[in-house]
Amino acid sequence: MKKKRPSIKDIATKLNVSVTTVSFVINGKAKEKRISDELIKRVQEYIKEINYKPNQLAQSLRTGKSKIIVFMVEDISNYFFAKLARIIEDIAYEKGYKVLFCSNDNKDEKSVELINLFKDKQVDGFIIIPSSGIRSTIKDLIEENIPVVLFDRYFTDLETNYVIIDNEDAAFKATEHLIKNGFKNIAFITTDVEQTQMLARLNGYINGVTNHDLKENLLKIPYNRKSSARKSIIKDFLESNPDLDSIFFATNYLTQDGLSVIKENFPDSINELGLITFDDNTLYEICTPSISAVAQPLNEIGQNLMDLMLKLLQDPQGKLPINKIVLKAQLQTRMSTLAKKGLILPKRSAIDPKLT
Amino acid sequence: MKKKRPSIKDIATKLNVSVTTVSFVINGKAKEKRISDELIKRVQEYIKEINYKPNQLAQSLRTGKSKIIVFMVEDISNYFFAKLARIIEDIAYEKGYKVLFCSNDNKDEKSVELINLFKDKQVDGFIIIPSSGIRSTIKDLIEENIPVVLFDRYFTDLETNYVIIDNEDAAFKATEHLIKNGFKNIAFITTDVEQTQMLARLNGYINGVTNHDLKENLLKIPYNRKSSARKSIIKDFLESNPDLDSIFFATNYLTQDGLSVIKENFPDSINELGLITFDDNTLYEICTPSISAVAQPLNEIGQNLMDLMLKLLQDPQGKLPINKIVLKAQLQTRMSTLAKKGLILPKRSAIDPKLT
DNA sequence: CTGAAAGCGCTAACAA
DNA sequence: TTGTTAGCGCTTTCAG
Repeated sequence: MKKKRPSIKDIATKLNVSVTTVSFVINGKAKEKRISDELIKRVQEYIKEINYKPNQLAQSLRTGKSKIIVFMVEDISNYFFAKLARIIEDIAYEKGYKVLFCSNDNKDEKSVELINLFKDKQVDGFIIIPSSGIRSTIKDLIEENIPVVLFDRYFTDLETNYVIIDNEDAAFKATEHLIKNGFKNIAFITTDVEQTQMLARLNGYINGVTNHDLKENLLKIPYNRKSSARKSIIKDFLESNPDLDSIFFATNYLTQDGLSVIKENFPDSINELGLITFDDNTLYEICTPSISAVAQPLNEIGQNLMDLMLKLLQDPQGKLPINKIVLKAQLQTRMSTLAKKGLILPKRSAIDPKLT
Repeated sequence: MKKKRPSIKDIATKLNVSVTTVSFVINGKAKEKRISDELIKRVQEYIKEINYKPNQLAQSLRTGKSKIIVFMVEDISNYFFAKLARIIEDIAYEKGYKVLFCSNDNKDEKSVELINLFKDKQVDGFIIIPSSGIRSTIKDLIEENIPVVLFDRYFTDLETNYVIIDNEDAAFKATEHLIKNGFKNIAFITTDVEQTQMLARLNGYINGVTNHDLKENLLKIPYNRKSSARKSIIKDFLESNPDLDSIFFATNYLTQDGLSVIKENFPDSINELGLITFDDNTLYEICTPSISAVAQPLNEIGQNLMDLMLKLLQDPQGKLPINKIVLKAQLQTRMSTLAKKGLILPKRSAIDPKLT
């Protein structure tokens, strides 16, 4: 049943020409090589007829190009990365590239393994959210002249192409937004890692509160804890800080944990606490209250990432200057930052009487 | 700078053995080929030393296997697909396969194009959510003996491997759940397509209500409308059906549209309407009220999908019997299906006084 | 036990 | 203007 795919050689034999001629026609070099129009047409017609498609594997082996780029993130199922993946995918396919996605769980070992795996597969380029310990692996990539662009975060001491957002500015503005709405005792719940983007967010928050002579209320949750562990840490924190009137979550999964803790343990507070989070989600709009968020400009990030990557891909000698792109995030203000009273320790069940 | 990767030949020359020997050692066929232990060790050590990695492209060209499987869904950024993607990814990598994700937007043309693209790339297998018009393309794949497994939906008149959930049963149970909680006027908001899974869900709902002598309230939203258009259709529907006391959304994005319409136009109803949706989302838990959902068993789906795919991949002759796997979904009952009063047309703003 | 050599399908330098 | 041919790096048959 399974008829072998025709090869370039089959075509050549059939048409009584050489493979070279066929190859030239296929690759559009016929004109350049001054092959007769008549022959070109004959070959092209035959190709159409049998619906010939070159074997890309062979092509890749020969040219060293695979037309594949890899997109490595922490977790492809995370809303932010999934959305971005889709944007990247669309641009890449349009340009004839395929995208291999992979998740590194922010683990160095896994990242390194994946990168090496893909190097063996001869992928053409890497778009990577680096975990903190793979500086040297990235460096190797660059030295081997393989296109790499980082995003979300980067290594301060390594000259690389990257696309990030101005996290500090965004966090600062979010903090100011809370302050402008009357909140005076703002908690910042973040994760205890040295990633550039998290540090920048922290700085933004700190600048925001100190600028207004307010107190810092910091909760750094150890990295790589499970959701349940994170929740209990948040719960303890809230219980021992009953004077808080608002919370700024530094990343999306902490928001989910936090909201869940509030709903469960401080149900009366959900409408009284100021709440804002990094990374938007369409569902925040339909929460009650709807949740304010710092929205990263997904389309812009994706577009810049791919623009850069495509440029690098086109550049044979790797002699392109390094590009460092910093984009602005956008504040999505919703109901959760308009409330007033602050944390309410549980006593009555006021929010949703029917549901007790 | 860019030093060429060592090839098998380099190793052979260096060690003064033939490439065959090296190849055998690499592929673990040394024993079988009765190569001396001493030689094996020597080769292995050298390979370690120079950190040799075979060129997978060449390997693929030779063996015809690329160790890549493609995972084609409607939209990789959709929560359900993204989560599943992650599960598939983990299993695949563990088994030495990479996964190429792609989104077909449920369009036939795009699907066909992608499939052909990947055939040229010699991918080893396809996991596909088929759009409705690609029956013949899938058939071709099967006839060419390329491993394919469908999921989420399938073609009733085509013998294929697939993994689906029992949509009818799940929808039936969700409907009964609403009825048991006192709802008598249940709307079913779905999309106007002939996909098997959507039809099954519709049937489940219809069986559910007719079983209890209740009235059907059907809203079929034309496919491929934008969110804003869908919302206005939903709004009209609710306005002209003020006697509704509950809504069953047939798929996740309709839920988002619907909730958004309710919040905007019928804010008093959010706690009074029974609400349930197909496809769970972690954020539903923290909505107010938390949203009940029919949860597809993601892990189980992913595991079954990959089990099947790996089996097909191992089966050289394609002589494996067809596998049709039907899994049960799970009802996640939350607050949204415990409420009582039903739709309230706007008059006062009771829910969230501070937010008006 | 080991090696020579053919060939997967394609590109491109070199010949003619 | 077209054809010959040498690889890309690997696997595997067949012969020692």
